[in-house]
Amino acid sequence: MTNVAEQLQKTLQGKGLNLTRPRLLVLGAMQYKEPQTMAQLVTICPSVNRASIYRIVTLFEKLGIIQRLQTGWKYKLELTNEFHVHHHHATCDNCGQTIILAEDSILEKRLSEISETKGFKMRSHQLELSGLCAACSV
Amino acid sequence: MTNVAEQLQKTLQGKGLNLTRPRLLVLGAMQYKEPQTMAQLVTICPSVNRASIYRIVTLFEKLGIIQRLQTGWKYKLELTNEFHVHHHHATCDNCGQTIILAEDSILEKRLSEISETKGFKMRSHQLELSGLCAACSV
DNA sequence: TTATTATTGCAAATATGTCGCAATTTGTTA
DNA sequence: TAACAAATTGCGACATATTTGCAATAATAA
Repeated sequence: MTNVAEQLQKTLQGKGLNLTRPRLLVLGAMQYKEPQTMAQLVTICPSVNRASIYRIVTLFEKLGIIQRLQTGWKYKLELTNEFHVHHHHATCDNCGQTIILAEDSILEKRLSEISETKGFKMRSHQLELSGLCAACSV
Repeated sequence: MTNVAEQLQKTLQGKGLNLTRPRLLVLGAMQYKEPQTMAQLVTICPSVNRASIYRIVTLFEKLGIIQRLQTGWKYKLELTNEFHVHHHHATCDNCGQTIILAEDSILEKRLSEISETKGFKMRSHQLELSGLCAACSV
């Protein structure tokens, strides 16, 4: 059993959950360098049912084993800088509400510094926080 | 015609595209404070067909009028910190290269502070920079 | 107004995500 | 190892989201 698999087992056992073959397969599929889409996971794990993959992904997310990244389907839309004012967002994992965070000079300054150390000329950026809003974190 | 509508018309004309009623309506729906979901747009613009809204949104995105935002329930999946290393990305607009940016304590600290002022319990965040890499910015 | 072209509406197809329940697997106990 | 209880999965049906072809409509220019 690989290192990561052992880590998974510990995490599962801590919650009284079992280390099963489908869960191992999905974990294995996550080891590729690139983040995977649902469709890719389904393809990579043909022996695991689609519904099960969704359930496993949901579980892994709750256990903090994986996280979702922006690149496609469920999304919100807003006008870009030219048509609007630049700011950031904090979205509640529970109720889905999006809180607007005003541009922050300390943050922007730090971003510039980090970019410069890499010789990167930043032209724009997108920052998204996720967690629980005031109402949902009670 | 409002200021923003005129701006839209200019953008469209530049590409030989027309300023139509559905496009104006979708633009209007985007003027609300909160970012909108597809479902919300469809509700706000009942006279515009669902398929057309999708097409208009796709067009607006290409024209740089609107942008998609991550909101917690999304797309690609990757292992979290414990099973992987947390980092950010800087992508070069010119050559497409992605630079990995290590986690930065100053940045993380500031994010926590900003969240707290809003009563938001941050659990994770995602940061994407775009601009020019060292090689391309010469 | 008319012709030409761009856009849209409609309806059907495809893709994505969820749910209940029976079948299977896992862990436990003997 | 056998047998049981609980956890987990597969299956199929359902619900929702997104895309596509094509005919109908609206916009532009003459």
